[in-house]
Amino acid sequence: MTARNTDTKEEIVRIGKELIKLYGYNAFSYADISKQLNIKNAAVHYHFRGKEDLLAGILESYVKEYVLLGNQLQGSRLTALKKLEKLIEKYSLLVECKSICIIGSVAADYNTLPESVKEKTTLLIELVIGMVEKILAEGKRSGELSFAESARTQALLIMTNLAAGVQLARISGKKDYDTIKRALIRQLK
Amino acid sequence: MTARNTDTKEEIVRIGKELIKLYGYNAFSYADISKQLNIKNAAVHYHFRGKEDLLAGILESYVKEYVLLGNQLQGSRLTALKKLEKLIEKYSLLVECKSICIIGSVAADYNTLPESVKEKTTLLIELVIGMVEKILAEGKRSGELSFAESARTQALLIMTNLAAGVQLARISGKKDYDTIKRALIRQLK
DNA sequence: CCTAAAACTTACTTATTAGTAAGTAATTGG
DNA sequence: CCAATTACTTACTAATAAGTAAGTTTTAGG
Repeated sequence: MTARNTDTKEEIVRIGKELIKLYGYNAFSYADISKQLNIKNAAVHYHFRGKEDLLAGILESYVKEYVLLGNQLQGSRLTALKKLEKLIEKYSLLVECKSICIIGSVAADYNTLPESVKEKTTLLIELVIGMVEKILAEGKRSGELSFAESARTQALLIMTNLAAGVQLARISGKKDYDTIKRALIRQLK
Repeated sequence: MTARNTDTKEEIVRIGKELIKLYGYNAFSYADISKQLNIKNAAVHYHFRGKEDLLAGILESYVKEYVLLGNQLQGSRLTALKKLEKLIEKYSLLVECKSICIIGSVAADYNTLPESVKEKTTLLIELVIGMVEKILAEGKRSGELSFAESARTQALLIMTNLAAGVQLARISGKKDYDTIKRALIRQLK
């Protein structure tokens, strides 16, 4: 009767990504997703057998997203600082919609996650940290950026500032996040 | 028949604090607590009518804990750096038992929390940030510490490094956390 | 010693959760 | 046009969640 959707699976992942950043893995249900898509609970189970499979799908989607971002930045002619600002803007968007970074969300629920997905989160983190590390190393080599620590250490410092910064913003507002954001950019110049 | 416990309420809070740091607010139940204390589910409800009352109790306990720590540090003759190292050690303990900072835990679940406790978390954050800010300001005034940013901004940077640092450690191990920890201490000297 | 309050237990309820089995409608390739 | 596959719905189950009402035991104070 009605037209059938060919991309329900991607829609489920899209909504799953939103929900996990808004509420966390343990605080969203298949019902939350199915309601938004006007489908039944079991339809979600058709595309993702269990919740851990959905989480795996969500994490894989983030890996793709960050690989794409990494390639885009790498391929661009932007300065290292501009590249970092692009990443920072991504986090600012999270603040705007009261979401937090996927890594922080997964970290909070980590001890309750099925083993099957734990290593996927390690992969995702390494990807993001590695991307920032690369940009920082380039910027340092070219003399554009200056910082005392190694690129790896500096990447860890920046990413933890951002990840916890968006968490902070959720509770005490975006003022503190903006302070952190400005300090980060100032530090690198 | 058996001897009755006079401090069950405090025990509930103690276990609640452990569970919330290990699994998060939405991933522990009254049953998890009652099992550990060998009491029944309803006994927990006797001491804390609802889960939000328990969360309020947990947060109040943290406020007390940090007020106490703040007073201890303030009253001591430790250098500013030593004071900060005391705080950093507190976070290192979290890493050791696969826990995360209460603030990060609450931040992740924030959008699912009852309104009645949201402002309590704001209070707790302000308390912790304020404590660090004070130590930093003192250290700067006495010439012991040096940093470019304002004490407030530097406190935000340090606390976000620590909070997200312990989250990171949970996923990719303590190596990255230790790197952050050393960088923080180095930066201030 | 007796009474009342405190600290529970027993025995529920209601809601929500993930998950499943079986059936149905639509689409596609042959 | 037919058969198989895809994408679902219907109608469940079992487990777990928070929460409650009513009764019981323990303890402390007068």
